[in-house]
Amino acid sequence: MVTKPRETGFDSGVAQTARWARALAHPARVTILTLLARRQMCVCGEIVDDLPLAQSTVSQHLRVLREEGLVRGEVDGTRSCYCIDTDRVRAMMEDLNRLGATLEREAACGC
Amino acid sequence: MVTKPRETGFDSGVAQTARWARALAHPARVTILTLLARRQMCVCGEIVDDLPLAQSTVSQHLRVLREEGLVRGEVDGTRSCYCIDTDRVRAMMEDLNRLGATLEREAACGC
DNA sequence: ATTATTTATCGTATATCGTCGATAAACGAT
DNA sequence: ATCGTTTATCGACGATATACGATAAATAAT
Repeated sequence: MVTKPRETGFDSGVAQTARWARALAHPARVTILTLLARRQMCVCGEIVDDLPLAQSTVSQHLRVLREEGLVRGEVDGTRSCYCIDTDRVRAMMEDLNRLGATLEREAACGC
Repeated sequence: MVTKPRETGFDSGVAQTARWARALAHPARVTILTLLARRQMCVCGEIVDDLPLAQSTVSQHLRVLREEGLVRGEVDGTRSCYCIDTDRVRAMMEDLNRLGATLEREAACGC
């Protein structure tokens, strides 16, 4: 858990990458993002019906995604409408891919 | 935290993606991977010198990476030699990119 | 043999996560 | 105005994660 990692002393880019990863580090959040991508419309409470979790728990996960900017929420009457922030998702993927490229660049040593 | 997420009820592919992300969800682990990629040799305790963390803490992070298969360790005398498992890293990146493609496929709704 | 070095593990403390139920706030409908 | 619906937040709990120091085990060096 994740005792809040001491980001002090780490490269800020690395810290950002870790934050992206953290946002994806729960199957519920990955599922939510996938759901929002699949459905054209900004689904709101339907997400709850598609997850094996309580409403309040889903709301928490949505908050995490919102705080990381991957999702935007908008109030529409009594319901909340969420959608993916494509730009942010793209930025995240670029970041993760940059890491991936770095890691794959050098072949593993012989050990 | 991370109370162990109830992977029950989630798609197994999604759960794997979340596990990958979890392995990257700490700046120390991202840094360790980057270090191992940069240096040709399998660095061992030098990692400790490059991180603002105690030796035991670094060892813990290495264990997480090892358990997720991203890193392999080998004992060489009194020291441990770590290196990246390129195949696993590649598998991880493919998985994350698959998610990214899914998320970017559909444009965000208007909200 | 003794000592120094290196590293994994154990024990522990603390913080955060994940989860739920209950509640409050906001709105629509009657 | 009242009731039902929807959702965010609060409070509480147990489970994990993160962090450190201390220790044990293995090896290297003297």
